[in-house]
Amino acid sequence: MPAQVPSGYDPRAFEPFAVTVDLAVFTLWENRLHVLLVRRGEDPHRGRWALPGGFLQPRESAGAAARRELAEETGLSAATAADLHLEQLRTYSDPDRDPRMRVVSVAYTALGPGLPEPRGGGDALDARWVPHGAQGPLAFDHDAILADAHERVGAKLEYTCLATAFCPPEFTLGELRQVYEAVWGVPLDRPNFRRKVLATPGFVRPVEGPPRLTGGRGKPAALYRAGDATALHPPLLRPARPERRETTA
Amino acid sequence: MPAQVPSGYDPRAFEPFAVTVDLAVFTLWENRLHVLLVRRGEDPHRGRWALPGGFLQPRESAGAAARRELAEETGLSAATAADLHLEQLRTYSDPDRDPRMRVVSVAYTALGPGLPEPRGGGDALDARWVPHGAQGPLAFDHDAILADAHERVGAKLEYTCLATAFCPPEFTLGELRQVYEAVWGVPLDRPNFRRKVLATPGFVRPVEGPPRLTGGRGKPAALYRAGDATALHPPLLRPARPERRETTA
DNA sequence: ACAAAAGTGTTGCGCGTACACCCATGT
DNA sequence: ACATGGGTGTACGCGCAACACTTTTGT
Repeated sequence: MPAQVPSGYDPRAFEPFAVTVDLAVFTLWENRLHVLLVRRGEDPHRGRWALPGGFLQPRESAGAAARRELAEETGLSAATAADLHLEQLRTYSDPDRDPRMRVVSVAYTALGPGLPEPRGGGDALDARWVPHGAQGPLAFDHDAILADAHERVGAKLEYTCLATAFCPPEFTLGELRQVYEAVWGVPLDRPNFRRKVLATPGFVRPVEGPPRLTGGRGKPAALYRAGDATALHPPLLRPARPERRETTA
Repeated sequence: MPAQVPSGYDPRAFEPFAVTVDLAVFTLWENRLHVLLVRRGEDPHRGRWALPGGFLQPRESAGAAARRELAEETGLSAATAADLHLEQLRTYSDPDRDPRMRVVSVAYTALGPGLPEPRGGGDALDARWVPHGAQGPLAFDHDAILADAHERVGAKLEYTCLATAFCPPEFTLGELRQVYEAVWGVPLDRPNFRRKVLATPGFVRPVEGPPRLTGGRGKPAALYRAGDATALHPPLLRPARPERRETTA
């Protein structure tokens, strides 16, 4: 710790810390949750799949770095990248998480509607949407980061309006429901979901105009836009798993 | 960003980043929420109150640094500091948050039962428990960190068993309820709170033995210990306030 | 006697769940 | 005609807010 240093910081504090951002980018594609991965072109873990990310620039906040890397390393258009919902997840700082040097990484979670196929950019060999759960072991501690990100997204769907971030500007309630079903991995009751969403003020806002077909079949659905609310009161809890039993007999 | 570098990282990535931890330590004292603050002995902000914290050592994770600083800079005994519940909050990385150099800070939240008065240690002139809300403007961006920490703790009380971290090993349900009341700033209905807690499996575990007096008055209360559960299903929602704001930055 | 805090009982309403049912469109 | 998805209606039951009430201690 910095002890009796009259002015300035302890020089030992200036060990070569590198600061990076890592991104867990989720999207929905054909009703399945996908995550954006890049194939590393450099050692360590050359050829392994990893989360996109990179170093902070000298006068750049971690959030700004995350948005820049999102555009650069994935080849998504600047407009597409700017529309993504970006949120800090947590920071990973284990001394041995990078075998070569000390790297502290601030992880971010990004969400977006059905997105175009990315191209590898920067030092990545390739970039691809991979169905969540189908990815092999990732480089560094990225498996843990991805798991944390998925858990966080699932939890935030319960008590925030985050789900609209997965949807295009105009969407149907069926599409919104599929966000929940894809992330949580459970089917939801359609009528109840509809009522719950519409009963939450500011969650969605109806769009004037004709309905739209969704899956090519069925009755055309009314369109909605994201509202201005940010929190859900009361929350939309995921269905209780069968394992837990309550003793209220 | 690191572009075509055949091996090793881009040298520009090694800008002098310093990595620190900052701590928002809460406790309950006379039924009021208090925060641990230190008075800075060094510039910048010499003499101003601030959150305790310090630099990461070369081979130390942020969590380890947080626990070390907690003991060192506050003068709390090692045993006391080890008992505190410690949890990562988020990372603050604005390039201008420290006027002299680039400092990225990983903030932590710590909770503990009624704690002894701390002594200033390290480079702090003084260390003190300050009633939450009564602190003046803090150094750096610590006002924002403290506000985020308080919001996070309040939210986590709703859906986790975090409240027991504010209590000594053995506590009464009245003491547990005062945790909620102090953090949320609202009174709760005693009978309903009791039923809710006891109906949640694993939240608390009764202790064999005689009851204990709490405030010196009233009927002695049964004692409980923290259970092994970590999450609350269903959550214990705070009473509907007129309105609440969310800060997503 | 009174105050203060623990603990028990009871009632009513709201919301969530689980359905049944009709509507509109494509094949 | 049938499948598919959107949208409406409804009934049951749990959870919880809201009290009223008893018990046990200190002053």
